[in-house]
Amino acid sequence: MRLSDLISQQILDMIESSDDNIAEIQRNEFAERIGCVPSQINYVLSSRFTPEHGFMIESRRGGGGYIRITRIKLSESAAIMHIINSMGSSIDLSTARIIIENCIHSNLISNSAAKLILAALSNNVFSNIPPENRSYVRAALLKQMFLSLI
Amino acid sequence: MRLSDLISQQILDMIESSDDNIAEIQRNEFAERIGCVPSQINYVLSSRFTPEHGFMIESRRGGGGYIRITRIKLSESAAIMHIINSMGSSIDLSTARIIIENCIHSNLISNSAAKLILAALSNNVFSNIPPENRSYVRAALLKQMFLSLI
DNA sequence: AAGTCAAAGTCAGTTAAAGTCAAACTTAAG
DNA sequence: CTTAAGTTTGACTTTAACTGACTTTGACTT
Repeated sequence: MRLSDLISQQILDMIESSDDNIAEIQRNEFAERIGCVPSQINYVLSSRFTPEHGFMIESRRGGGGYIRITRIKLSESAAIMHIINSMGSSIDLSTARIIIENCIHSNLISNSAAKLILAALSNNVFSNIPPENRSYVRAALLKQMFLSLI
Repeated sequence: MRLSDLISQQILDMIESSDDNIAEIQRNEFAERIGCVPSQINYVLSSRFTPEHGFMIESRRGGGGYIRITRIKLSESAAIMHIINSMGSSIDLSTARIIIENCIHSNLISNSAAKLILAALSNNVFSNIPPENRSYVRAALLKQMFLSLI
């Protein structure tokens, strides 16, 4: 396994196991643990943890310095959260369709995700649900699925 | 036997003996083993492992680089149909989870698709559904979503 | 305020891959 | 026997990974 893979794996793990999408390291100490030169860390950060990849880097030099890597789920998650929050506790199918359409259009969700979501909302799924509950189940489904995209 | 035949034979063998239809080689090392110049590998790949032939190529240069040849199987949709047909009209959550796990494992569905499906099946979607109907709705949901992947 | 030390940052250079391309060679078809 | 397509080769290019010497910054001490 390549050094850089190992390094990025470790960072990703840290981010994963944090609950705020942040990994904070001390460069020298971290490099020592991995067994590489410190500048290798910079290489990995600049090649794989760029804003385009959805990460933000902050750092501080000098005594007690650190490097903090934050995964930013851009505004995407914010946008999705907004959609979820603006939905009421019930929703009809055509409104749901419009929301999904909009999401595709604004690139918030992929085509295949949209297909999956629409499939889940399709009428023949709902036959075993009391008619008066259907729009509530639909809303719950939609919210839950959107939530999984964050 | 021609060099290029030998090379494609070896690659095919690797794919055959893998369980995920993937052969991964290091070009220089592989060429050495065969006894040809490295660029010969490229020739074979570009002439016999094209998308039209049902293959996908990924690669990476630089230290620790590789070439990965994946055979795309058209049986995917068939496999999904099979799963759908083998499901009864009702299903419990843990069984559904296992099915999804298996699909991820055999590369039938992507991780994000799995997340979406699992979200749709999550318990708090079902609170407005009479308990005795839940496993029927779950099965319908699952089937419908799988169907959308074909 | 000056000096020292403990960080992180930069950059140019080396090595290890894979990619490209055109020229040379081989083979099958006409 | 020619010709065209397919194959093989090697020189050159590009990309990615990695290293180490040197620079900059910040905190702490005197």
